[in-house]
Amino acid sequence: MKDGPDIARIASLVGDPARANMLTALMTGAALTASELALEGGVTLPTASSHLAKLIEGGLLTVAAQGRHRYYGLAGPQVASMLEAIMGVAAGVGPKRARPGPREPAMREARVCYDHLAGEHAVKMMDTFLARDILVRDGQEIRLGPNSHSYFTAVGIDVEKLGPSRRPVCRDCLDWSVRRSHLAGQLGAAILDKILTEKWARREKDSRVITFSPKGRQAFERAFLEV
Amino acid sequence: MKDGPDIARIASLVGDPARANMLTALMTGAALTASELALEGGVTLPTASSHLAKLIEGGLLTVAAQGRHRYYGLAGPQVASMLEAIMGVAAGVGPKRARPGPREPAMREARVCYDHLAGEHAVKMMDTFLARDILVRDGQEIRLGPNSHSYFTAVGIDVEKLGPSRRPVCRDCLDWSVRRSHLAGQLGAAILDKILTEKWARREKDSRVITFSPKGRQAFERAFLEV
DNA sequence: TTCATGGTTCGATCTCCATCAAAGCATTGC
DNA sequence: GCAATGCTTTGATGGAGATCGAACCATGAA
Repeated sequence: MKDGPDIARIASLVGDPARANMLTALMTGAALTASELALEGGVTLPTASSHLAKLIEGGLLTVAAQGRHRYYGLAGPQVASMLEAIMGVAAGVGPKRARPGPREPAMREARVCYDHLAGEHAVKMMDTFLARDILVRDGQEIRLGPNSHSYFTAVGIDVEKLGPSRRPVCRDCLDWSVRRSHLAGQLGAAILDKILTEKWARREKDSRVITFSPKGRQAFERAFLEV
Repeated sequence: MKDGPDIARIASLVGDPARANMLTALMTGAALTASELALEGGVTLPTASSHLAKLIEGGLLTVAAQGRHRYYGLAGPQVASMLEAIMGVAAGVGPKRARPGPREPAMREARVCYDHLAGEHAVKMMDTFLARDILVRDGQEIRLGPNSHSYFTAVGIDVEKLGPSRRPVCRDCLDWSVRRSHLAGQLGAAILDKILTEKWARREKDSRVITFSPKGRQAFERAFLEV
């Protein structure tokens, strides 16, 4: 016994519900403040602070102080990969789908992932963007592609306006339900924003579920999937 | 909050030292009895029994009764992948290599990962396959590449024979020691099988370590690294 | 049948840690 | 300077669960 690395130490960090929820929230790649994470974890600020300290001590999180805010983010892609692997097992062999959750199918179709769209629609959209050179993969990163400017102005999103900010314009985010990448970052947020302001879809109360109206779905598909 | 799969449930199962040690022991791919696992976990039989019941309930383990023995094994390759991913994080950010462990260097070089080869050799092999278009990366997935058929028949592995099964032929698995991908899936298992049946290497008893003989190493390199 | 072995269940104990209220720092803005 | 905001620390409380001895059940052997 006691051979490889100390996996119990890491796993037990993820094994607390509050911490797990915080980590899940950070899977977007965006860094969040302690207050936001407290909300995600469903605990008070002091409790969240204690959890965050442990996660940093354990090497799962990094923190960047900025004025009186402190932004917490995943320590790296490896941590995200691990979380994705755990989600895979949890979703697959999990509690026998004891309660599939009333909103489970709707969640798989479309949901909010912090501030951008996730689920089947989001993954399809990402595929389209990559196929049309609107976005291009550059190693680990996603960048605006040659066709991005003309396309996004046509759709009515001003890409120039997004910066400047430390938050990347594009970023990919691993979708737990579809198990492939979807678009996060400022651009992902802008697209979700457009979907909501155009009233193509609305957010279900107290949930991450996004519900499209019939007309809204058509408009969405025309704008983002058929290009 | 409380959106995706219940990762806290799974992670907390792995998060107990006794259970973590048991799971690590099962990474050899062999099924073990409750008594053996109690020893691995460093706990008494009743305690181990309780842990094992939880791991089964959680879907991480399966059990096969055989006479008055009960053999416990990992529930599947997905569980093994998850454990490797956790090991990756633990090895990277871990507690400063408390005790590197006597077999640590050998483990890094070559070891069993459930049913396929892991460690430096395995990562190099994966690199070779990708460089030679024997395998190709397709987004998140790994597929057989244009040169796969001719190559594997030359080496003496019948790729056609692997299917049909729900288990993917190729799959990548994050190597905790090298921190890069190696090959899992049916093909990965077939390759390990060949290495062992050809007696290029043998498994150390009660360990994940794989030891190559001098001749075996040459044969392995000729077959899988030099192509 | 009777004994031995492998495993589980029960019950009691005890330690660890998640939790929150209140107080303490630190940074920004006025 | 002073107040307000964001976050951490302290301290006290409570509960979950890991642990083991002893009793119990099942299978196989004599």
